[in-house]
Amino acid sequence: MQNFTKYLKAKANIPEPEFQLLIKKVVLKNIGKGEILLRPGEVCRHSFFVEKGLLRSYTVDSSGKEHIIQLGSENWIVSDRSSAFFNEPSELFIDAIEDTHVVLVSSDFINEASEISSSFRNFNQIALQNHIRHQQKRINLLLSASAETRYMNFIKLYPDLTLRVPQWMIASYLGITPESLSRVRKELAHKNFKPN
Amino acid sequence: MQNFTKYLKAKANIPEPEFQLLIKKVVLKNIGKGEILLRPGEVCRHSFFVEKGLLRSYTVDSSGKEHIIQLGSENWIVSDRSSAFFNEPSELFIDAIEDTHVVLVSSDFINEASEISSSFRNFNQIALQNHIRHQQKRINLLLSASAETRYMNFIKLYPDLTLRVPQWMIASYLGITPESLSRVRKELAHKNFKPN
DNA sequence: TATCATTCTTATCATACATCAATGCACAGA
DNA sequence: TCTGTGCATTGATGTATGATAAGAATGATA
Repeated sequence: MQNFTKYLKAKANIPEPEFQLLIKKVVLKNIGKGEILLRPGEVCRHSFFVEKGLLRSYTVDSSGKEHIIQLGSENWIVSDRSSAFFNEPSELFIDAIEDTHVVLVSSDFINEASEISSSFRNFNQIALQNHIRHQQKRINLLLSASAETRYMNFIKLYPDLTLRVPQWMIASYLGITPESLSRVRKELAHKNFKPN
Repeated sequence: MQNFTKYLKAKANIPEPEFQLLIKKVVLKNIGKGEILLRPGEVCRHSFFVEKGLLRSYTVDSSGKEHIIQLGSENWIVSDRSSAFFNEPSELFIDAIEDTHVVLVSSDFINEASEISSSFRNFNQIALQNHIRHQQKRINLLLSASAETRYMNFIKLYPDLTLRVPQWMIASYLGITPESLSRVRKELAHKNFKPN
C-alpha cells in the first residue's frame, strides 16, 4: 500500500486522523496474470489503483476482437468510471497483463473522502478533467492521424509501456492489427537507419 | 436566457437569492453563422451554453483538414474543458454552424456556484462523468466499428443533428470523407428498399 | 428568373490497412 | 532435449476508404 498512501497524501491533503480512518476502507489484493477483475454486465464496484504490475480495460466486439480502452501500470488507476459512478452495468473487461498488486478503492471511499476533505474533492475533480483531456487527445488522433503517427505518439507518451505490453495489445490500443503494427515498426526502423 | 435558467434550476438546486446573484455573472451573446468563438492558442475562458442554434468544436491538422470534436445544439454546452480548467492554450476552434444565441459561462461562475451549492457541485460532477462516458463510447466506436456502423450510431444518437448539420461535417465527426459518407448513405438506402 | 456558391453525389483510380496463411522464434513444461 | 503454445514477422491478396475530378442538386442573392 506504500504507493497508494504516498499517492493519496501527495494529491489530497487529508488531516491525519481522518486519513487513518479512510485508509482502513481500502483493500489490497494480489491478482495473477490473466485474472479478470471486471466483466461486461457487471457493475464496476471499485477503482483499481495499481501498486505494482499492469492492468488493462478492453471491449470485445461482436466478432470477438478485443479493443483496448486503457492501460495502467504503477500509480495509475484503472476502472470503468461510468459504470462505477452511474451504477450501470459495464461494457468492459478489466484484467491483469502481469501479476499485479492492486488497491481496491470503493465508491464509498471516494464519497466519504469527498465529504471529509475539500482537498480530496479538488483532487478528484482534477483526475476527472485529466481523464477528459486524455480521451479528447485520443479521439483527435483516431480521427486525424495515420497508424504510424499514432504509434509514435504512443511511444512518446508511454515509453515504459511500450516495452512491457505485448505488441498485439499495443496494436489493439491503436486500433490496428498486430500485422500492421509490425509493418509500421519495420518502416520506422528503416527510417532511423537512413535518416532524411 | 430562458433555456439556461430552466436548465440550471432543473439540474442544480441553488437557493433563490444566491441564484439571482449568480445569474448576473452570466452574459448572453448573439453570434452569426461562421463566427469564431475560440481559436487554437487562446485559453478558453467560457463554457458556451447554446440557447438557440448550433456550435461545433474542431481541430485543424497539419494538412488543413478539419476534425470535429463536438457538436452542440440547444441546451448543450460546448467548450474546451481542458483549456478552461487547466488554463492552458486550446488546440481547438469553436464556431457557429447556424446563427446562435449563447450564454457565456465563465470559470468564475462555476467556481462560485460550486462554493455556494453542493447541489451544483454534484451537477458539475455528473456533467464531467457524462462527458467521460460519451467520449469512451466514441473511442470504442472509432476503434472497433466501420464507417457505416458509426454513421448509424450517429443517426440514432443525434436524429435532430443529422438534419441540421451539413453532411460533410458529419463525415468529419465520424472520421471519414464526405464522399465516403455519401457512399455509406447510398448503401443504407439500398438496404432499406430491399430489406432482407 | 438568372446567377452563383455550396453541398452532395458519382465515377475512377490510388492506397492504407485488413485478412489469410506460412514461418520463425522464444520460452515453458514434460 | 523435444514439443507445444503464444507472439512477431513476412508475403500475397482483398477491401474499405481516401484522393481527385466532374457533374447534379440545392439554396441564396440579385
